[in-house]
Amino acid sequence: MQEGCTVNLTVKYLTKKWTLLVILELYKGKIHTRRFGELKDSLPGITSKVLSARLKELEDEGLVNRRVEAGCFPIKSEYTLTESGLEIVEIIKGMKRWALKWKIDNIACGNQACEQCVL
Amino acid sequence: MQEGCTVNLTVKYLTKKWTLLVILELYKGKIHTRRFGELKDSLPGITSKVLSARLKELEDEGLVNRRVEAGCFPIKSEYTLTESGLEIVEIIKGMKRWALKWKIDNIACGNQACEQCVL
DNA sequence: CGGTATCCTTTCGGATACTG
DNA sequence: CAGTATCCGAAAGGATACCG
Repeated sequence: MQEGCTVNLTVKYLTKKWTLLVILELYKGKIHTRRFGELKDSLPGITSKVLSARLKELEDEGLVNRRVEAGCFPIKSEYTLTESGLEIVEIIKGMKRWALKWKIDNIACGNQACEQCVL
Repeated sequence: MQEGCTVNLTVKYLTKKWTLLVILELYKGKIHTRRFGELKDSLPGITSKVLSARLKELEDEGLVNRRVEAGCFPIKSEYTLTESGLEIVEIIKGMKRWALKWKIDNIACGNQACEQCVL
């Protein structure tokens, strides 16, 4: 595997700060689509700038769909995971399983089961 | 999932530059252990500083074993993947499968099969 | 041989303010 | 409401030199 290889490129955008959280937030809402402000509120501490950047990256990579409600004010936009986005959640779940098997510390979540994670 | 959660912490060190490459380099050599200089040569472009830092992180996280040959000069050190290190390769393989399914670009590798990757 | 130490550049992300 | 623009500090990583 070389630096520019597929896996590496994937990891590159997938592992920026907040990206995983954004994906999981969208995953939680897979029945109903999610709005920008809704996402922002669900991710305490994230700034508009970063959320916007992460969503754009994910959209560019085909993991996220963005739909803007036409001709209404204020603007409404909706985000959903694409098929590939949904599939990558399975990989994140794999990481979670690995982490629970090999790591005992799970401080911030407060519990090993980590129910809040939907994982 | 919150910022300090297990998965997030895992991702955090796993996704630093070079980390994946280092793990896979060790994976390749799973029959014979690997020396520092050997790893450095196998990863063109990496500096001693970064390789050293990555190996230490992985050792701290329990993915890598470091063994120093006692009382010889020049020093000889050997690195191997631990059990958890070997298991995480399976997750990397999952990412690879995902990437090959959803991404068509595989420029640096030159081929979709990506044999050099051992994945 | 297997690293550290130092410096320096680049990148990232936080804070804040602004806009169609 | 859904972002964009600007500025700034922190951190990561590359280059180079050095050491036991």
